[in-house]
Amino acid sequence: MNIGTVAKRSGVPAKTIRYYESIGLIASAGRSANGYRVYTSEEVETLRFVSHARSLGFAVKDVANLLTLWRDRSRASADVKALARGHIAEIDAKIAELRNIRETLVDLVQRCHGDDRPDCPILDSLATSSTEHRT
Amino acid sequence: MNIGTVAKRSGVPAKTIRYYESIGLIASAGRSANGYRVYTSEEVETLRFVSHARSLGFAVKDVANLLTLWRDRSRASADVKALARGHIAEIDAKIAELRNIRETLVDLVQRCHGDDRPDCPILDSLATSSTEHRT
DNA sequence: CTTGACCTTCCCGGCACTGGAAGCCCCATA
DNA sequence: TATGGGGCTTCCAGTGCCGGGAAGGTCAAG
Repeated sequence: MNIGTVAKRSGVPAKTIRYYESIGLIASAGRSANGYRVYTSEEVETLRFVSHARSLGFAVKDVANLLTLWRDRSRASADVKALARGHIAEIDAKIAELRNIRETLVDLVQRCHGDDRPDCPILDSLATSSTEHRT
Repeated sequence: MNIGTVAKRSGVPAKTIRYYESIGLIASAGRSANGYRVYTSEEVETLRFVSHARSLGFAVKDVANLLTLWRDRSRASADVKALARGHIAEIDAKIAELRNIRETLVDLVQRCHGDDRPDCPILDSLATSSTEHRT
């Protein structure tokens, strides 16, 4: 299998596959006589795994850990769970942050009449207040 | 005023001030005889504005637009409002995405017993399913 | 034989900074 | 007066995660 086929089957663009190889997230692919990378269906599975993990927002480093755990038949599921829990915590923090920002913005937008006049509470607020959204 | 003082008063690190100057977000500062950047309190205000806008998650390009609008005495507040509304929409999209991810993860974590045994629905799911969270 | 689709490597750009190195400048203190 | 410690300058490089595109080799079909 060449890289293009793998890209289609795994959902990971060829460029990204080469990138993952370059940073050591996946092993170096074998090469055929002409220098092309050659893949087995096992590697497609690995890339699918990576793709899924990435789409759940795991950082590439976390994906590396997940891959290790995945391949380790004697792993403890507790380790995986801890990793996932940590990730949920990060996501919660991000959501909270975004919600705060959103609230502030909605408030400002509501107070801005939004017509031809230059008077604008949004700009006023940016200029003066400390945009304190409680953390 | 030297850059260090401005950094303290505006909350923007000196490195970042120089960076903002280099990308043209703020105007080039004046220089004193020894080559140091010299600032007025007006520039501190500008940097405060920038800092607030950034902390509300506006991209640097958006901040550039906001700065222009801020300085334009004849601006229409509708323009500002539109920019802010667009930003809220982006934030909403991000929150929705994160919530979907979170839901999936919470579900997986709940189904993982998380002990010494290797059996783990989280890894299983990453390996097989398409981690479809509805968009 | 040519075309076009594939593959290779390499380097750049983008986001928004941040760290660090090398080298001035200025002031206070021993 | 020497010295030490900040602060300032520039420039380069790295972060995370790729995507674009150039220059060139390869392969199957028409």
